[in-house]
Amino acid sequence: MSAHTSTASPKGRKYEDVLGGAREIFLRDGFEGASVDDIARAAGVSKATLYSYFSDKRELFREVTRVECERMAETTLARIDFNAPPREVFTTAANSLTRFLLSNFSLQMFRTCVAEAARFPELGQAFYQNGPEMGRARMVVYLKLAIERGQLHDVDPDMIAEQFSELCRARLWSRAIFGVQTSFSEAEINEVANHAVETVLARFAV
Amino acid sequence: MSAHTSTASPKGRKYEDVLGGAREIFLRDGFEGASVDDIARAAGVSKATLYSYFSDKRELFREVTRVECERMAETTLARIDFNAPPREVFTTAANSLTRFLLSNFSLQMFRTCVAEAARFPELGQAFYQNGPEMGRARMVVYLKLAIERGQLHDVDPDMIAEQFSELCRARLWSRAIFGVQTSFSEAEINEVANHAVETVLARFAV
DNA sequence: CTGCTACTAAACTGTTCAGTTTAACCTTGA
DNA sequence: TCAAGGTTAAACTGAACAGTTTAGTAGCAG
Repeated sequence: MSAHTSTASPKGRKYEDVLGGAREIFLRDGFEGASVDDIARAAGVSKATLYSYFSDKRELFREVTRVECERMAETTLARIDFNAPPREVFTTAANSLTRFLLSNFSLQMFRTCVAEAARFPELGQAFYQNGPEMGRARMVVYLKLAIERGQLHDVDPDMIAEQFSELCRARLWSRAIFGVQTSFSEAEINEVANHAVETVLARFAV
Repeated sequence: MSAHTSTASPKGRKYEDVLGGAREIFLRDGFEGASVDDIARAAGVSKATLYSYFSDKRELFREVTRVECERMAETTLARIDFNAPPREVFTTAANSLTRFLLSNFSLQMFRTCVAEAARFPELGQAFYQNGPEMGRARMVVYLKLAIERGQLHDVDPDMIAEQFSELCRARLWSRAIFGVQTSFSEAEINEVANHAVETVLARFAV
C-alpha cells in the first residue's frame, strides 16, 4: 500500500507504515500511554523493524509530532482574505479556530505535549512554535495591514491576536480539555465564536 | 511535629505527614511520574503506613487534589468588593487571576489533571468543578449585580466571566504551559491584566 | 508486666514495558 | 541459483514500580 507512493521513503519499505501506526497510537494514548508493541502491531510491522528506523520511542514521537504540526500549519487558518473588512475576517477566523481547538486531534496533541513537558521540554516548545505561534504570526500580518488601513485602533497587534485566540477558547475549551464535555453542538460553537468576534471588535475596531 | 495539631488526624499520627509528602511529590512529578516509594520517603513514613491510610495510589492522589482545590478556592478571588465600580473590580480580579494562572502550583496541577484525564476522568472533572467553575460562579454573582445596577450591558454573565478569565491567559499562559517561558516580570503580568480589563470593559461596560 | 496499636525496614511478588537478540523467511536482482 | 538486505515472530533482559507480607520495634494503657 505504501511501496509506490510518490516520495520514496528514506529507507526501507515500511517507514511510512511505522509513522502511520505511531501517529494512530500516540494520538490515541499519548506518549507514556502508548506501548511500542501496540505501535508495531498497528503499523503491521515487527518491533525489530521499528527499531531499525528509530533509535528509541522518543525519536519516533518527535518525528510524528513534527509531521503533524506541519500538516496542521498548512490546514488551519491557511488563507485569510486580507482585503475583507475586519468583521468578516474575524468571523471566519473565529469559527475555524474554535472548531480546530475543540477537535480531537488538537486536544489530544495538547494533552500529550503538556503531559510530557517536564520529561521532554523540547517537545512542548516545538509544538508551541509550530502551532500557536505560527497561527498568531499569520494573524498579525493581517492585523498590521488593517491598522494601516485605519480599520483597527493602533494597538500592539500581537496582543490583539493573543486575546482573539484566547477568546475562542471561552466556555467550551476548558470543558473539553478536562473531559467535562466531549461533544459540542454547532450552536454552542457559533455562540462562542460570535462572542469572540463581538468582543474583539468592541475593543479594537475603529 | 504533627501529633498535636489542632484537628486530630482521622486515624494515626502520620496521616498529615503522608498527605504532605504526597502533595510535594505529586506536585513535582505528576501522578504517573511520582513513585509511591518517593512519596513515603518524602513523608518520612514507611510504605506500609501509607497503605494503611490509603488503599491505593489513586485514592491518595484524589485526596491531595481535593484538599488543594479547597485551599485554592479559599485563596483566589476570595473577596471581591461587590460595591466597587466595574473597572476596579476587573482590575483587581485580572491581576490576581493572571498571577494565579502562572503560578507553579496552578500550572503543575493543570498539567497533571490534563495528563491523567484519559486514565482518570473523574479527576479532571473534579478539578474543573472545584477550580475554574468555582471561580467563575463567584464572578457571575458580581456580574449579575453590576448588570442590575446598569453598570454593565445585559449580556449573559456567564459568557462575560468566561471571556474575562480567558483574556487573563493571553500571551503568557500558553508559553508557561509549554515550558517556552518560565518566569514572568511584573511588567509582563500587568500588561496582560490591563489589556484584559480594557477589552472586557470595551465590550461590556455601559 | 501485658497487651494493644501504630509504625518500620526490607524483602518479595507480579506485572508492565523499552529495547535486544536470534534464527528463519521473502524478495529482488545478478 | 545464489546472495544480500529488509523483514519477521518470539523469546529474552533488565529495570521500574504498585502493592503485600513479615518480623520486629516503640509507646502507651490497664
